[in-house]
Parts: sequence; C-alpha cells; structure tokens
Amino acid sequence: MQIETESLTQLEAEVIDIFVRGVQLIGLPKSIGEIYGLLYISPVPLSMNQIMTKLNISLGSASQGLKQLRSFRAVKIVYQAGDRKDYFTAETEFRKLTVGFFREEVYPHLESAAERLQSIQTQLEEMHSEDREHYQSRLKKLEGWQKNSHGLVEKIIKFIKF
Amino acid sequence: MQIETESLTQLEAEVIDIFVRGVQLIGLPKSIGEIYGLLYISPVPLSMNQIMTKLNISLGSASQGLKQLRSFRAVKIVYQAGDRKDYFTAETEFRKLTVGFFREEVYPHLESAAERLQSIQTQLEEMHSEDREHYQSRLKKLEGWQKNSHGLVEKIIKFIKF
DNA sequence: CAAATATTTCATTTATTATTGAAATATAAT
DNA sequence: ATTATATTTCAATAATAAATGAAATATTTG
Repeated sequence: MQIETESLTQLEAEVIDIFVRGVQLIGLPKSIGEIYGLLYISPVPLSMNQIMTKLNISLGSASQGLKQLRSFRAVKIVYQAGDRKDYFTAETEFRKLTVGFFREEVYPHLESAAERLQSIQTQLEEMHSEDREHYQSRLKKLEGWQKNSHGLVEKIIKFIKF
Repeated sequence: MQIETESLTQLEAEVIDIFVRGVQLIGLPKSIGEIYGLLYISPVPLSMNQIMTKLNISLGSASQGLKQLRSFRAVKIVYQAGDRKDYFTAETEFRKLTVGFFREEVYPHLESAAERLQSIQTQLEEMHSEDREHYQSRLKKLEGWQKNSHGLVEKIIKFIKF
C-alpha cells in the first residue's frame, strides 16, 4: 500500500519554487507555476484533487490554472483506465512549451500593434504641424521595431524547434 | 510664443498606448510605458514636471518610473544649458533598449536558477526513494532547459546587436 | 549660507490581479 | 432517471503591485 503524502516534500517544494519564479518572470500567476512545477516533478499523473490538496489551493485555482496551462499546451490530460477523474501530466518538452507560449501570448500582441500603427500613420497624413516630420520619422522607426520583433520571435521559435 | 499643451494630443495618446501595451506584455507597470511613450514621440526632451503634467501622474511615479527606465537605459538625461531641471529623452535604438532589458531583468533570474538547481541536485544524491531515478532525469532535463534559455538569451542579444 | 527649486524616498492609499468557494454544469455509474 | 462525482464558472474576497504625495534629501542660485 502506497502512502499518499498530503504535503510537499522538500524536493517538490524546491522544484516548484523554481517554476514559480520562472512564470512570474513572464508575468503569469504564481499558481500556474505551482501547478506546472508539481506536475513537472511528479513521477505519475495527478488528479485535480491531488493537485489541490498537495498545493493547498482552491478548486477554482486548480481548474483555471490547469485550463490556462492546457491552453498553451504545458499540461496534458492523461486518461487513466477505470477512473472517471482526469489526470494531468506536464509537457516536459521545452520546445513545445515555449512555442505554445509565444503563439498564444506574444504573437497576438505584435499583430495588433501592426494594425494600430497603420491607423496612426493614416492620421498623420492630415497633420500640418512643424513637427510632422519628426513624428513621421519616429513612427517609421516604431514600424521598424515592430517588424524586427516579429522577425525575432520567428527566429526564436525556429531556434527552439532546433 | 510657443503654446504649451497641457494634455495629450491624439497622436501622443495613441503612441503611448502602444508602448503601454508593450511594457505590460513584459510585465512592467503601465506608468513605465506611458513615460517612455511620451518621451519617444516627443520632438524635444521633457522635464519631470512636464511629464507629470502631461501624463497626469504623480511626482513619485514620474521619479520612480524614470529611475527604472534609466536603469535599463531606455531613457537618458539631457542637460539643457541654463536650466537646473533635468531633461529626459528616450533611447530610440531598439538594440540598446532590449539588450538593457535582458541584462537587467532576464539574465539575473537565469543565473540564480542555475545555482538553485545545483543545490537541489546535491540533495538528491542522498535520496533513497524508488523514484530517485525519475527525479534525477527531470532535474537533468531542467538543467538542460536552463542552459538552453541562457543560450537563447545570448543569441537574442547577438541578433539584436545585428 | 540661506532660500528656492529639483529630485528621491517611502509609508499610505488606491487599483489591479489572483484566489476562493459556492452554485451551475457536465459526466458517469447504478 | 436518479444519484454520485467531477469540473467549470463567476461573483466576492484576499493578496499583490502600482501610484500617490508629503517629508527628507540633494542641488543650484544669489
């Protein structure tokens, strides 16, 4: 009979801590890091209930956290035969993880920035300020940034994929 | 006589908005984006007072925001002859900006992660769980990630520098 | 060096974001 | 179909982070 540990071992706690810091660096909530970290180090898939209990977080947090983690494919559901609960496991492939994040979180922002810039450019056409040229050059530069960032993100994705 | 506009023009507001979104993407406070955006589009350097007034933010925000922006070299002080106030201007070189950010914000986190991983590895040596091998392999993988991220950041910096 | 102005710091307030948990919904077993 | 269990949703609360502004600390000028 396997003894179910309710609380975290030191090892688990330390690994989770690394992930918590990591996700906070990219502006994601702590609970996301906790859940992912726990699943990352766990030898077996865990149910939502186990996750809640071990991490001492609420049902809602667990559910929402897992949802978000699945949204960028950091966590997968594993169907356990003869059990109606969902079991969750971490995607440990660095490339899949980061690519998902870039696609879900970074790309959309860059796209919308491009659109907005376009609209501002149009407005500028009608301007008759003495500073018009300055503004035009700054917007031009900003457009350059936008394109550079876009290119950089694509390069990063390629690099991550090898 | 030059008319000093107190509030933001539509152009300023829209450019600022782009920067606000941008900085929020990387987890920086809104005020940072506002200040930088204003300085980015401004044809002339601005004093802290002008920044406060135009953006309608407090003295403290302006001071702290400018401090942080200077910390990763996104903003420079320009000494204006015959005026004791400091005047601020935006660093518009994309490469300088991003390199500064990576150095100040991203690098240190990666360094500390490496140390912590090392310490966990040491603890693992003394473990006698049946799952020890699993743990070891996950930690190994995590170490791989850490090194990859480090390498990626270096590549990004190189790319940005051209 | 005193007065005036500019800037920083930091305790408090305010705004934002994450977390909770109860209710609603979905899913499976009997 | 009914009951039991699992999951999601979302309004309320708690926790966190940012903004404020008054006081402390420079800095410049006469």
